[in-house]
Amino acid sequence: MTTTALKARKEFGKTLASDIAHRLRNEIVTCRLKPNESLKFDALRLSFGASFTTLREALTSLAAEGLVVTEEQRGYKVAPVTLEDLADLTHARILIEVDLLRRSIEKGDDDWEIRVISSLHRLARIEERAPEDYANNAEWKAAHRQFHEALVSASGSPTLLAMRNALFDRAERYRNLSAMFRPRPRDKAGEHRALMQAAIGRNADQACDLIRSHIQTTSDNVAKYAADVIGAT
Amino acid sequence: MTTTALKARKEFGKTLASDIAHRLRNEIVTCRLKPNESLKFDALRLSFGASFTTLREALTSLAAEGLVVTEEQRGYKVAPVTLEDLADLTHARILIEVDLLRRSIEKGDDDWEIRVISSLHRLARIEERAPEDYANNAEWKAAHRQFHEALVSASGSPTLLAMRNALFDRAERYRNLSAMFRPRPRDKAGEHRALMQAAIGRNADQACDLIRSHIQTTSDNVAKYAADVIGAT
DNA sequence: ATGAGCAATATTTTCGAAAATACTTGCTTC
DNA sequence: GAAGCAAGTATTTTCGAAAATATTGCTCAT
Repeated sequence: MTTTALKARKEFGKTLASDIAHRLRNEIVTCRLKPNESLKFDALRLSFGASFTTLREALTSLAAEGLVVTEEQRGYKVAPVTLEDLADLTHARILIEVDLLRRSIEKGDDDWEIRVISSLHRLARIEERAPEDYANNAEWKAAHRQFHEALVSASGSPTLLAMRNALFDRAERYRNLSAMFRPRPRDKAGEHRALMQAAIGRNADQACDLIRSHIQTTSDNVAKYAADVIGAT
Repeated sequence: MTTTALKARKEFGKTLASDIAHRLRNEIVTCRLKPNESLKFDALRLSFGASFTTLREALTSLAAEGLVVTEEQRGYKVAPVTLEDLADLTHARILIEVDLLRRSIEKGDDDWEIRVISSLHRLARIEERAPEDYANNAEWKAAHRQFHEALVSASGSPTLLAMRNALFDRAERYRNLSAMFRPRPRDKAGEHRALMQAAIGRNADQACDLIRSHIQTTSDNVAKYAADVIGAT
C-alpha cells in the first residue's frame, strides 16, 4: 500500500465511517492486515485518508463484530486467530445457521426458491469458468457468500441474521488463511448442490444435517491446513 | 435531567466513550430514554458532557448491540419496540441460552456450582427484604442478571456469551416497559429455584426446558401487558 | 550487570470548530 | 389553493489540534 496520504472519498456506504469500516473489514478478512497486527492511527490515517475520529468509529464497529480487539488506552489490533476461537466460532455458526435454515425452509416462498437456485447457478458458472483456483477468486467468494445467504434469507429473523453475517466474515478470514497453505481446495460443488436440492425439496432435516457437516468439515480442514500459523493459545 | 452542561468524568470504563456507552445503555434499558426517541447530539452533549465524536463512538457500539438504530446522515434514535422485535429477540434468546446452559451443565466445575448457588441466594434475600416491588429495584435487577449469567458462565463460548449479553439487555428493556403497566410481577422465585436445582443436579434436559419456558413466559407476559405501548408494526 | 526512577517520545483519546447534509419556511407560479 | 423552488436554519459528519496516557530509553545507585 502506498505511503502517500490519500484523500478518502466514499465509494460504498453513505457515511465515510461506514465506508472505511467496509474497506477495513475486507483488508482483515483477506488477511492483508494480519492477525494480531496492531492498528496504529497514524498508519491508518495514511492508508485510508480519514481522520482519527472517523477511523475510531469504524474500528468500534469492527470490534463489535469480533474482527478487531481493543485494549483500552492501548489501541486496537486485528483479532488474533486461534484454534480455540475457530472452535468457538464454528459452534456458534452451526447453532445459528441450522436454526435459520430450518425456518427458511419452512417459510420460504417462490422468490426464496428463485434466489437459492439462481445464486447456486451463478456459483456453478464461475467454477466452470475457472476450475483451478476459484477459491482465491473474489468473484467466487462473493457468489459463495450469496448462495449461503440466500439459503437462510427467508427465515425472518433479523437479529440472528445479523449475527450470522458477522460470524460468516470471521469464518471467511480463517478460510482465506488456510487457502494460503492448502495444496488444493476441497470440491464443494457437490455439497452445495445437495444443499440446494434438500432446501428446495423442503427436506429440512436433511438440509440441516448437510449445512452442519458443511460448516464443520470446512472448519476441520482449516484447522488441519493452517494449524502451523494459527496460534495454539 | 438538568440542562446545565456537565463536565463528564469517568466512573466506570477506562475510556470516556465506553463510560458514556454504559450510561446511555442504562438510560435506554430503563426507558428513561424512550423507544424511538431521537438522539440529538446537542442534547446528548449537554446531558453527558462529552463531545460529538465521543458520543458518536458510544452510539456506534449501542447500534451494534441493537439498542440504537441509525439512518445514515439522519442521526441516531433509540431502537423502536415492536411485537415482531420482541418475538425475534425471544426466539434468538431461547436458541442461544439453551445451548449455553446445556454446555454449562456439562462442563461446570465446583466454582460454577458455587456461583449459581450464591447468586440465587443473594436474589432470594433481596426478595425477602422487599417482597412488594422488588422488580423495580435496581439491586434486584442486578442480582437477577447475575444469577442468569452464573447459570451459563461455564459454557466456555465467548462468542455466544457476548451475543447473549446483548440480547439480555434488549430483553430487559421490554421487561421494564411491561413493569410500568403490570399490576403485579409474576413470582419467579420458584422458577429460579427449580432452575438452580436442575442445573446443579446436572439434569440438562429439564434445566433447558425450564429456561426455555422461563424466557418464553416472560416474553408472553410482556406482550400481554405492554401491548398498548408497543407498536404493532 | 541490574533495576528503579525519570525524562523524552510515541500513541491514543478527547475536544470544539468547520464542512457537508438534511430539514423548514416562505415565496412564486400555475 | 397546491406544487415546486430557494434561502435560511438545524443537525449530522468530518477534521486536525490539544490533552491524556502509555512506552521507550537513559542515568544512576546498588
